[in-house]
Amino acid sequence: MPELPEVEVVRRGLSAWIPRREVEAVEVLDDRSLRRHAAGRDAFVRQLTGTRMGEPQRRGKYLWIPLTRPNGGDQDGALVVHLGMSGQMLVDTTGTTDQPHLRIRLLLSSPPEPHHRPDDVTPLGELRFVDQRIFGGLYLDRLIAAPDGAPELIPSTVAHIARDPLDPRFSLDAFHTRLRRRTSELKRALLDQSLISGIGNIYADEALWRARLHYRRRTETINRTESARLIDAVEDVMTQALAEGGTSFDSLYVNVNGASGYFDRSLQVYGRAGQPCRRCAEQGRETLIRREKFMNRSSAFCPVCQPTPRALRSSPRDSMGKI
DNA sequence: AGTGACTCCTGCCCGC
DNA sequence: TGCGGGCAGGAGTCAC
Repeated sequence: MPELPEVEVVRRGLSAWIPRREVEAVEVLDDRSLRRHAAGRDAFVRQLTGTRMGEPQRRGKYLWIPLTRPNGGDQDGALVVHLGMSGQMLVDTTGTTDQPHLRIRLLLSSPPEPHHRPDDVTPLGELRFVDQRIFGGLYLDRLIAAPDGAPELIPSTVAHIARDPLDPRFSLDAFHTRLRRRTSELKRALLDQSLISGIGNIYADEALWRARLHYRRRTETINRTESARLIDAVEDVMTQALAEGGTSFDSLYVNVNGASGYFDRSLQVYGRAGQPCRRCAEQGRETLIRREKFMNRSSAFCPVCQPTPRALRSSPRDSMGKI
């Protein structure tokens, strides 16, 4: 599932190809992928057609492409993309057969002379939104000033999303202060995109394992050292995933399959219930990764490396088998 | 404010 | 083999 690293791979792929191209035509094959565009399909097509695309931006799992009108300045707007569970943005320049779950197709012009890249020999191309489960979607939004006073512009519907750990303006101090003010559980907080963004179920579990913190620790008990350890772990796991995800696309074809490669090799807890904890094994202990139900999804963790908070020890959660 | 329930959706995997 | 149920999950909304 696309979390921050996978979305960043997509952003980089788009950045190499779409800036300065114009949207010549829009074809919507499935209206459900426009669920979040309140004005409806016809308005989406009308408003998007004829715009020129800028440099793709990202915050957390949200991606957007700033748009301008070449013939006269409209207000600042953007095409916002959320990949949801299974969304892909694919660049096609060779007339590839439509993918089974192709939902929206944008026909793009070549970038204008004289500034197009010398290696960019493809005059026309398509940008395709493919999405099996239709949890993702596209919509148009206006750009507003970032709420924290930074100079950047951000879609109005993304303004409530917190800065992500790879954002240069991300602040550990601010995160720690806000985390401590909460009265909740740690993983719940990590998944709250208005506190810290870009983290989903998989990287939450991976980062908690790396930081040796139990997912149900009370947020108000997390000390400064633990916060720093946690953020370091989040940054490390995302940076590593990003590096490995970078192998799944080339300069023209943006293959958004963040799952390939990384998932098999580098995950330590997610999908490993019942298998040995590798950190424990290094120290000569045999501990099995556990999986429990939490927030209507699953949580995987090492019961030894990530000690259960004292208050919870007498009432273990539902185990989800495999152990 | 925090939390649970519900919704959106498809495909896969399981048991019968 | 075929069918039905359960599961997976990001995020918005609503009720308590």
